[in-house]
Amino acid sequence: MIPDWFNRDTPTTELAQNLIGCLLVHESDEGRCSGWIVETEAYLGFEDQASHSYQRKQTPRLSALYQGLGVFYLYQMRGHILINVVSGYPGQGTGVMIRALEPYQGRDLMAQRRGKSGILISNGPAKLSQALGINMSYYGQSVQGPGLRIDFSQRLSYAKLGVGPRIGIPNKGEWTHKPLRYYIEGHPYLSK
DNA sequence: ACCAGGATTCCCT
DNA sequence: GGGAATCCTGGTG
Repeated sequence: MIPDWFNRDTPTTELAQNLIGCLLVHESDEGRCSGWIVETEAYLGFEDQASHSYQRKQTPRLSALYQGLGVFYLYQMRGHILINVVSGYPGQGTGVMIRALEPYQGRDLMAQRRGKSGILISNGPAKLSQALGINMSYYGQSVQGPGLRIDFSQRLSYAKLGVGPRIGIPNKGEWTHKPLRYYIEGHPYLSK
């Protein structure tokens, strides 16, 4: 089931907050892995200097970011994969980056893929991709797809939502400091 | 064809 | 806290 708040009119900032506590699931031939989303960042499109769609930039690599709400925009950086959920209307270029997970199902497999244990399994955007076993085949695919998907039917409850500046984007003027990062206050699996 | 530049991670001091 | 690893994309000549 898709919750009411998961629609194209929901502001990206609001979507980023609502995704906290949802479950990200990957079904593969190795088994099912999943984790609770505990940290996200909003990227606001044309005006946002840190967004890949800043100033309406369009390249083949960005196509999924312009597809509108409900698909994954995967981005490769230095051999790592970063996961985003596209928001808004087609052509808008906005999305939410998933920065950290608390492992839920398939913890052993996730630890094995990472070669690490504890918080090092998924306390970072590329770490969680590796832990889940994500590859670029999910680029532009629906978040309700059979492989990689968001499960809205269960939710991690938490006491307090934290807000702060996004990570890893220096020299972007006011956009470096805007409070567009959301997280579960005090959660052990937060990135950085 | 070449080169600079990352929405990162890891390891070292 | 700092720097190297590493690799793909896109802009430029």
